[in-house]
Amino acid sequence: MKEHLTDLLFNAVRQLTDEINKSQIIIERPKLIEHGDFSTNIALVLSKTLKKQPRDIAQLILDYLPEASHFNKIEIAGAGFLNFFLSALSHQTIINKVIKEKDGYGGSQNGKSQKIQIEFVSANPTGPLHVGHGRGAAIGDSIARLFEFSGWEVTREFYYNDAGAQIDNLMRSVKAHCLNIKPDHKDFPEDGYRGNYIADIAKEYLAKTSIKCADNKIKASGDINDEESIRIFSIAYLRNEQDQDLEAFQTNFDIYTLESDLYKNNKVNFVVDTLIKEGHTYEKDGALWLKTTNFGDDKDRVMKKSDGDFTYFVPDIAYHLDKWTRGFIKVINEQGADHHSTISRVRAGLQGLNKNIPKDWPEYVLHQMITVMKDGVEVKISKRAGSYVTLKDLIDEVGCDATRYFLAARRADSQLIFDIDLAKSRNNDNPVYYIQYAHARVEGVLNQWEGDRNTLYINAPHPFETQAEKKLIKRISEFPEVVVQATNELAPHQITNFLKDCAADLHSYYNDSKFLVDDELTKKARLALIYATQCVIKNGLALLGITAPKKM
RNA sequence: CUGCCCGUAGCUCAAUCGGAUAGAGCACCAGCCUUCUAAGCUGGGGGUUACAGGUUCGAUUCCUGUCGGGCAGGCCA
Repeated sequence: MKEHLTDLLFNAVRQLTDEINKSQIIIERPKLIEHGDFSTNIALVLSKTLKKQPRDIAQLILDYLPEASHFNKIEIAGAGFLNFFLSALSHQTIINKVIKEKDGYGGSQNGKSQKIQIEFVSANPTGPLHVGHGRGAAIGDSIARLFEFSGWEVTREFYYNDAGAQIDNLMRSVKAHCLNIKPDHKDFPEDGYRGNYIADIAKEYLAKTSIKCADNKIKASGDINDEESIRIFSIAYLRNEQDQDLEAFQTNFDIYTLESDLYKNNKVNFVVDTLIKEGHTYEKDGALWLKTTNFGDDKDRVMKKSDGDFTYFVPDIAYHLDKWTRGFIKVINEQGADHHSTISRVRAGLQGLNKNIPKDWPEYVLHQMITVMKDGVEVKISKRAGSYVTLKDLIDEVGCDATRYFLAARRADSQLIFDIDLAKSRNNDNPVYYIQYAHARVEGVLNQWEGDRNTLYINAPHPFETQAEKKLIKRISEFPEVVVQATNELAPHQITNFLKDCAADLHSYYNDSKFLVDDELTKKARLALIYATQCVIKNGLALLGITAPKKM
């Protein structure tokens, strides 16, 4: 429809000037239904080159536009906008299309089955998942669902930093507990983790418990002096716990990659050797440096410390080379904003490998920090201090649907205040119920009708007259465009906004009209409209990983 | 000090490559259930879009500066 309108306008405008290309024709969706289903500002844009009043240009374009059955009215409004109003035939086409495509409505094959990899959460196995990881999970998984819906072949991936200094801290913290040294004791590791969960791990370790981790089963030796065993058990314990939390959050991963494997498989060494060979490194102060300044960084970075260990971003480069080698033309990393300094280093390292990797690959979505409020005061999130808002707590108290909704409902790049009391409330304050309620309400009506939903096509143009009907039809017709934009901008919050608006339109219509009326044609037309709306809401909720209940 | 993100109604947030009267929810006020789910609807009050300039037919959006908040800037991760 939009493309068709663009063509019509392009042909009309070409009668006025040659200095125009198709990309300049912009079709918008007006916010107000009074401004029609589509509008264009092309007359305003052309006013300078044509040296005419915008409204006069709009009239000329209007004169050159052919008769079209899609619209029953085209008008000039405001400063020179052209507004298009859909005809009954178009309304019929839209509603029937939704009902025909059902679960597929809004999706596309734009991705052409190309491979995309989305890495998200990627929490260190040093503690339970907290609300920040939840934000990453909600946003990352929704982005994955958006790309799937748009015809991409998506791989969801979780990267475990199971090597390095923070794992030593974990091991020493657990060991301290095994030796009955508590966090307030002077001998407790200074950089140790102080949460209660550390005591739990120690207890299980001493009890020689077995833990399921990925495909393996890890049995604790219970030997206090076996640091390797403590380390392996602690990681397995926390990974297992994280896996359970993610499952409860309706978030599943296709692949888990371990940092330790990158070392084992010599992928880290390969990257280091290549960078040396390509001449992007130098030695200074007993350390090996990477010339990241060659690629836009403001200073060079240490790759290999004087004690022989690599710095954290080196395995990161190896990991991303691995992603590239696996054939992902598009890679998106969803992380907390505190990781933003790694972007330039990873990209610089990849450039230095001389593998023709694009400069802006991989892409990043960084979400800002979350402030958690409870009873009107801020809850500090600190792993080491032990004060902790876990994702599991939220899911238990608020439910998966509401948690996912709240964490995905806002632009990633703005700081977010998560009000536990609000999210917990199972009443009208909670927008997720508002949307789900719209879905359930339609289900109620369709059940009372008792007809066969597969016969709910509109067979002849039906005059939808009321504002509520026109708004609703316009709304559901916009859904595919919203999906495209949310996908392109990696912005699932646009889906939550859309759903809120769509639910509001449905509720208005519900109060405005009766559906189960005597006149057969009117009844079927109205039922078809709300059924189509229900499909849209269901598809939208699915993109967010939220259930669409039939009864509430 | 330097870089990145943010600043919109009392609160939490939107706003379609720059568009029409800056929109929702919560809170507040007034109405709507013997008829399909009132977890709903209708109406009302509430704004110098942090501030000051600039670009243009038009700026919440782009540019410059100031102020305020967050995050980074370790041979920490």
